[in-house]
Amino acid sequence: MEFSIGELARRTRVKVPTIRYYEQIGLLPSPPRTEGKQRRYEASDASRLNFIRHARELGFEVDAIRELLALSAKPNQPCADIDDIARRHIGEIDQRIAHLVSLRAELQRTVDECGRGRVCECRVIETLADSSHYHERLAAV
Amino acid sequence: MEFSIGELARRTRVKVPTIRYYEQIGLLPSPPRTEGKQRRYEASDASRLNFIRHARELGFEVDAIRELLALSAKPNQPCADIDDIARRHIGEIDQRIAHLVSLRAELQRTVDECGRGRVCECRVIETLADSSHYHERLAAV
DNA sequence: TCTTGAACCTCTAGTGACTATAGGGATTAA
DNA sequence: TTAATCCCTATAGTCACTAGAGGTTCAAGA
Repeated sequence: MEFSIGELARRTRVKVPTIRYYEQIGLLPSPPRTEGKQRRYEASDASRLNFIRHARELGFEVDAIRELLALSAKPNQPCADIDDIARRHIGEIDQRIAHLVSLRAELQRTVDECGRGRVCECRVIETLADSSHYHERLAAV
Repeated sequence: MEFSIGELARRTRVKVPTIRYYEQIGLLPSPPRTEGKQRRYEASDASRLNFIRHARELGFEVDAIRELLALSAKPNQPCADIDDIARRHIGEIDQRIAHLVSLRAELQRTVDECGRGRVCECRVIETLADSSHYHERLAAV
């Protein structure tokens, strides 16, 4: 019935140190221990951790996951809050995509214009050195 | 002619602590100081920092910028190396975009299916709880 | 029952690229 | 001269882990 941290790691594809880290930051509850102080988990822990893993894979930050977990624990509440978190997240992803697309275009243009000559005429260097170019900070990209 | 770190920050839109950090990691040279130990910069420092800022905005990592700076200091070398760095970087950007686009699609599908009912039947929560979903780790997104 | 070796434990420190804070000293304009 | 603003160093914090040291426990085979 109960299983070790290594078995939990195998079942969820989350690394052992990461599981301990999640416990430390309160994303996973502290499980019971054996007499030798080793953690023992049960099926519900694997479900919760799968939820966390999947949310991380979708790019949710730990704080957002905390919110989602808290909300999912109240099954009779309206789910509008959950929807909002997800929508907000989609908005963030859209911004990152837009930023990356424009960066890519500029790099491509730059590489295209570089005739594989010498550095003194290389467009990559020129483009980078030109302070008139402006992009938002890379914060979340 | 010479100016303070605050003035350099204004000219380059790079924050003061970031400038000091760049000096610490060797991306910017240590400038001369006043008798009171305050840093004094000149125009060429602003150019170099603009180069760095722009490269960061384009998503280059600090190590790649170090390479670019080293290459640009040898103006008679062929620029094939620089071109390679930029091309490698475009490949990485393409991967990030592709990943984000697929994440977005899954989130959007999920949100669309959520009828704004109750948490117990929310598709967002169900999707996250479903361990059968698989994505690559988010490492570089 | 004993032994072996894999798996487990805690604790600390490191990653990248900054950002924030504390507790001071320097410079500049009125 | 005084006040406001800027600057200094040093340390610690951010995020979400990852790595390592040094020691303990567990499960399986002999």
